[in-house]
Amino acid sequence: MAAVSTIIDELTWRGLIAQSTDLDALRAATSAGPLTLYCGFDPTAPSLHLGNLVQILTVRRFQQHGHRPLALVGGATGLIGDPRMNSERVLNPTDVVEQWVGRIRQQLDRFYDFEGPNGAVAVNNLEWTQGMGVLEFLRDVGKHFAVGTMLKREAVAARLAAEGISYTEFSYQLLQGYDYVQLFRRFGCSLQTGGTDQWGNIVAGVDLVRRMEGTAVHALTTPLMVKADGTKFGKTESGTVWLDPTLTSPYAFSQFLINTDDRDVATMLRTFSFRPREEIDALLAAAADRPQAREAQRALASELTALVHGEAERDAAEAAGRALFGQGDLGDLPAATLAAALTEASHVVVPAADVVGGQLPPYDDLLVRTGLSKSLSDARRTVGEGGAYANNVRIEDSASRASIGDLHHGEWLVLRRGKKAFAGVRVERP
RNA sequence: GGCAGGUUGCCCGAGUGGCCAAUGGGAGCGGACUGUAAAUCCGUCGGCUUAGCCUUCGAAGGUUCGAAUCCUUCACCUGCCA
Repeated sequence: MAAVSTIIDELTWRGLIAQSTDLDALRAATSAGPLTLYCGFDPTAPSLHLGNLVQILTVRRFQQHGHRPLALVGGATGLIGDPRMNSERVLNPTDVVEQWVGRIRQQLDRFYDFEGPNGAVAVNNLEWTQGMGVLEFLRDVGKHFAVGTMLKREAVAARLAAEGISYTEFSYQLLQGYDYVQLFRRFGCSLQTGGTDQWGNIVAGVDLVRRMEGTAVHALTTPLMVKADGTKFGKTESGTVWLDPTLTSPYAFSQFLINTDDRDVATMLRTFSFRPREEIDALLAAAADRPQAREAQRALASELTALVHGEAERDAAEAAGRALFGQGDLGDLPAATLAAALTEASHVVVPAADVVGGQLPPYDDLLVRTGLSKSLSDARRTVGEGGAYANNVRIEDSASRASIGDLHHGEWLVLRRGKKAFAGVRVERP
């Protein structure tokens, strides 16, 4: 390998290049000097999620190689909706979309450097879209699009074959294509990145820039993350893994990564980690050698949790994990550690009034209160299956109760469902 | 617009009057085995004041001692014809 590794070489060995317009031309362009690139995020939720992080960090890598990113949040495109394979989207109210734009814009702060000569620039496609008239749009932009080509796009074709598609969503591609034109004009942007699902939209933009500006610009997509077990990446049964700490706690975020399947950890590290290649190779060798140590998973979780939530939150999440999964007796943990771990995991407060005669409410009730069980029936079932534990001792009878004397440090009861779901019950003293 | 078929639990899909809270598979959950992994096996998988009761089979009515199952209307989906 050459002494100076280019961004394209780096992305290649990380397996982050799925499709591109002209890779040699792009390699030449990136080597020639700093270029401006963009990857847009539509405000379809109040937060970005782990899946988006693939794109975000790819852009971050470009910035680390001296290129300038445009942090585009789709205030306009988010109002229209990119066609999905399965069904028409429900339009979100404009004020909600506007609020989400702000939140997502803020989240990007963490990953891009907005200072310096190649500092990122925040943009919102509403800027050039909202003032545009229908006739102007149809004449200047619409004229360059062939419906035949648009119909071939995977999501559009799938929708036509099934339930159909509204004109609104069908038009989405024109908006995203026009974004590229605007960013080219305003910032000289010459590269757009995204997931493979965005290839159609991105190429539409490349075409439009060529038609309207007479310049060949670049496109690059990252591969779809596929997990070994076939399930969707970045999702758990309880839903999406969000970057917002109020939607997915740093503890949950960290645990999600620690639980990465052995078969997926190599891809995960290459995709997300900023460690040098030698370190990643060493971690993977360790994982192959001593899988039970879960070194690669821990390193992945540690690095990403710190990146997304900060080092303090990362440390707290790791301490919580060590406390809850440690072999020792929970009672031996210092009160502060236990309290922090349970607060991080999730906990519920039992008011003093609910403690009668030194007895807590029955276990089935507490399992529901902590959210470990979704109903009383569910709680009883779990206890019946032998899957519920209080202070690491199996609960035999769902109607039985813990007493004040059983509490750790006089106030904590640790409930557990199965192996991984913990919740703290903090009992108020009168 | 006409004709035919369909709409069942998280998903797929059995079930044509009582034995149906509803076969089976998948997902999920729990246990065993492990490494907070995977695979495998076993169990479980609407709710509750749980030997019982309540609410579910597109929606609303109706027939019946009794309906997911029969009838009527409505909504939506699929196919064929215009």
